Amino acid sequence: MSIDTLLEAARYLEWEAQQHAAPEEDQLEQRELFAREAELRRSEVVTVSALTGGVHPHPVAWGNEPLHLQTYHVPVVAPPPPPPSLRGPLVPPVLLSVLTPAPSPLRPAVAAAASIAVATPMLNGSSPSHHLQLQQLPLPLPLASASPHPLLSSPTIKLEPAPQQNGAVPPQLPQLQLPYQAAFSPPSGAASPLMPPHSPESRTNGLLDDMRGADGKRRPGGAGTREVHNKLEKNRRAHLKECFETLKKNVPNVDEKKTSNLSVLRGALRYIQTLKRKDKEYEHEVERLTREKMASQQRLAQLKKELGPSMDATEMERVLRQTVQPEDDQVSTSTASEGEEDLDQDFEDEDMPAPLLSEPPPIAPPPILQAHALLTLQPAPLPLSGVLTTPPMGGVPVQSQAPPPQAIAPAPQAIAPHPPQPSAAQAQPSVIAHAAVSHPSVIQAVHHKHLTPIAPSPGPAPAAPQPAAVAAAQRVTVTHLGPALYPQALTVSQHITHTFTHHHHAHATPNGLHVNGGQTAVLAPHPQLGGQTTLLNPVTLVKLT
DNA sequence: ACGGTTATCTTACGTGGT
DNA sequence: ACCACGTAAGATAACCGT
Repeated sequence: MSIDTLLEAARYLEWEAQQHAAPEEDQLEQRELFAREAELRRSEVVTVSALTGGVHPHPVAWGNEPLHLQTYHVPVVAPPPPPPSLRGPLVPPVLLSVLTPAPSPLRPAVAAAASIAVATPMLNGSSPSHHLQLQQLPLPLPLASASPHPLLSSPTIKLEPAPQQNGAVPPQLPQLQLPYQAAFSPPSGAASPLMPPHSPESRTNGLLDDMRGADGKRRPGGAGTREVHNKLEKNRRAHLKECFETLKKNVPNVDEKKTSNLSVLRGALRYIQTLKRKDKEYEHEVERLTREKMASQQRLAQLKKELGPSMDATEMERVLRQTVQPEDDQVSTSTASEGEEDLDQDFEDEDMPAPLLSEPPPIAPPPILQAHALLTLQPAPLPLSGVLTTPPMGGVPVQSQAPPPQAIAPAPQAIAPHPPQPSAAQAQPSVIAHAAVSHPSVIQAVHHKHLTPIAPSPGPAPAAPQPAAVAAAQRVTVTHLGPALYPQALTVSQHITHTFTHHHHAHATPNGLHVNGGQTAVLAPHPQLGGQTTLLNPVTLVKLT
């Protein structure tokens, strides 16, 4: 059994796992094809298939659970790009060979032969991406000195202490070199640069020593040849064992002591599948966020086009102050956060297309003239009692209040109906517009303001401002995340600031949309990215407290 | 529950063929 | 150098009698 066979076995397991979702006819057909192709390798493949044909004596449970990448030390952030020839998915090099494109089970030998050429240079330390691989998987690697059989480990495994790059790496982490002659050694006779020529346990040298008698001459007869052959075979098996050990250490949630080689292969297979699934999820998320950003930019452009010529900064400020909270706020609030919740569960099917969860419903913008007339006819906005400041017209960056991080995500109780304060009774309901609805909502919100008072919940509009809305409008906190993350300074009052909050989704983090000279800010918190908050553009959060 | 027996699995080895 | 086959040994699970 060689590494090719191991890879083939893993590929077969992966292929067979994929057939569970395929129609049964296709399964039968492909099984026959595979059986014909693997006829010559029947003994090994049949062993694997018999053990995986629905019977899993040692099921690896972690593969069915949602993968937490931080647990597996798989970096979410893209590492420095490897050389183009070695660029590929973020998987261990040992597993990279299995993930080569078109893993057709019908050509296992070819695929394995091609894959080992990719995988092995990354292991023997000759590739520039070697350090990258160790950083991606800071798992302990076997020490040659720990092997109880020097003959088995030393000739083929050379371990060198890795240079310390950061304090997080354990000092005992070695750099692994696998100068296995079978895979990437120079022709026989030429000393491999990775194998010290003086090594007494070099496969060839040690064997030559055994082949010679006390006088240094080779023993006659076939006994010496047989011994050499046995020793070579022994070394080969030792190398195979080391390969399994390395694979085992690079596959998470595999018991390092009580795991057979078959279990390691299956665990690696599940690991590969999980990484593939996560990769697809992230791709879909990137696409979704890209679409969201483009839609926001389009709305922004339309808004500027419609409002720009007819409204100066002062009128813009009125819009900011007079916008009323739209009734459809609850609908548009559930954009990104709901989708992310679903993503964690719906992507069990790898081929499932990315749901367009965040695509806001198309809202036909009302005639701008009507909206503008309403705005201009409604002067005398009441000042907000909160922190939302109105800087001078000279474009001075807003003086933002920097709340603690938890204040960025408004809790549902933060907007719960408060007892109306005395000042709130006099204050007109202020503008709370959702970012996702953008410009049309602003217009609609303004329209609502003059037709019906604020109605934070669906239903008939009351005749007077509801306490919740009044209270919510009293305190507005502007959280400006721009300067810390982006070089551009942002202004709020000169343009339109959409303020929003979540009413129903306590887990959701608000999206902010800030218009500033064509800049669009989208705050897209994404729990699948390790709790990171994705900032596509400068962000200004306006939070109700 | 405990100990003995048997079955099964896993690994390592030697050997011969390609 | 790789592979397949047969074999042996150790470990573990399953079974059974006490």
